Amino acid sequence: MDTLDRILGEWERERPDLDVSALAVIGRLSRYADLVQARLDAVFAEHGLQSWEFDVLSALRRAGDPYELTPGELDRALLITSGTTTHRVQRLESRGFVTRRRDEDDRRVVRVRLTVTGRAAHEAAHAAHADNETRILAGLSEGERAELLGGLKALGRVLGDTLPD
Amino acid sequence: MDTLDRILGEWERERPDLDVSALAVIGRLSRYADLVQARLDAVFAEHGLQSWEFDVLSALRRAGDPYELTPGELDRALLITSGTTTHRVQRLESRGFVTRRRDEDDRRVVRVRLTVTGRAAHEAAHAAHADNETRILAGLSEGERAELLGGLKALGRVLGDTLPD
DNA sequence: GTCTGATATCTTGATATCAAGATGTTTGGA
DNA sequence: TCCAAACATCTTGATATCAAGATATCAGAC
Repeated sequence: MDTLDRILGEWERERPDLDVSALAVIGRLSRYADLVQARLDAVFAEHGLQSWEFDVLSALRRAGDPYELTPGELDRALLITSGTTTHRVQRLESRGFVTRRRDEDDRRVVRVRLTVTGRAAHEAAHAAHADNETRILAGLSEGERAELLGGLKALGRVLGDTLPD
Repeated sequence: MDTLDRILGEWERERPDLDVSALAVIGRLSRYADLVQARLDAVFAEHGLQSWEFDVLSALRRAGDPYELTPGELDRALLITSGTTTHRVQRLESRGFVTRRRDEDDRRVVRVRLTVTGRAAHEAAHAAHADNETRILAGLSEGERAELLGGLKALGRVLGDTLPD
């Protein structure tokens, strides 16, 4: 018996005609994503970072040397709008974690680059974050974890999350 | 090949020492929760509702006749803070979807009740929403869907989402 | 009966986000 | 060459959210 079982039971009582089987899946998906996020946030906070700050630093770190992306690339990598990217980059710039400069060849473009300080901040948080993720899933059996991963991959497919190649 | 596969590949290139297997699960969980939410939002928008408005109306509808909850009960049902509840209820009250009144026996308590208008708005959106959820999952095979549900239930267990009884 | 602590709700101030549009730059065709 | 359309980024205004604290009410100990 969990939160969704209770909710499904309430619908069963109120609207026995409804098919709530999809809600059983989607309701859990969004609820557990929230609960997991709260656990991740707690570790980021211990390292003085917001979750969104870590996300931007991670995207730059993953890009590889010279740890540089454009705002547009950040928009697409992080699924956020351009205004949000502007705001995020400004905040990280004010903390000394990234630098911004115009591209010389195409002056519409900006290059956002991780600083040494930013890379260090990411590095410290990243280790704790990876541990945290591992710990969250540690209570799953091998089979349960494979089940969850397989189910999520299938969901990604139906949501259209596939890349060329 | 999907978005997470690409991200995992980037980490493999940059930090081959890291164990990214937990990220493969948790990254997909949060990404797909976001993608699903965007699809749900689109249908709510067709019915002139924000996702959070639908959530409040649903909680009240599920409560059963007389479709009434206190702000504190809404906090807990929706995993939001009390300030957010105040704001949500004000907005729904201004749209005529709920009424607020003091409890006579315990004057600290407020009773938020779904109006006939609010119930109708919920009803219309709910039918489309349920269809939408069913449609999103329609691309999954029977087995994939069972896999996803089983994996999510196990995750809920390790996240502590269990109720008494 | 009267405090004191607990409880329920609301207020305040800060901030992350988005949609829509403004600004500046490049590109391709006439 | 010049202009229009495409493009990249930033700005503006609105709003949903939270944390922390304020306010009002109740319950229990004495």
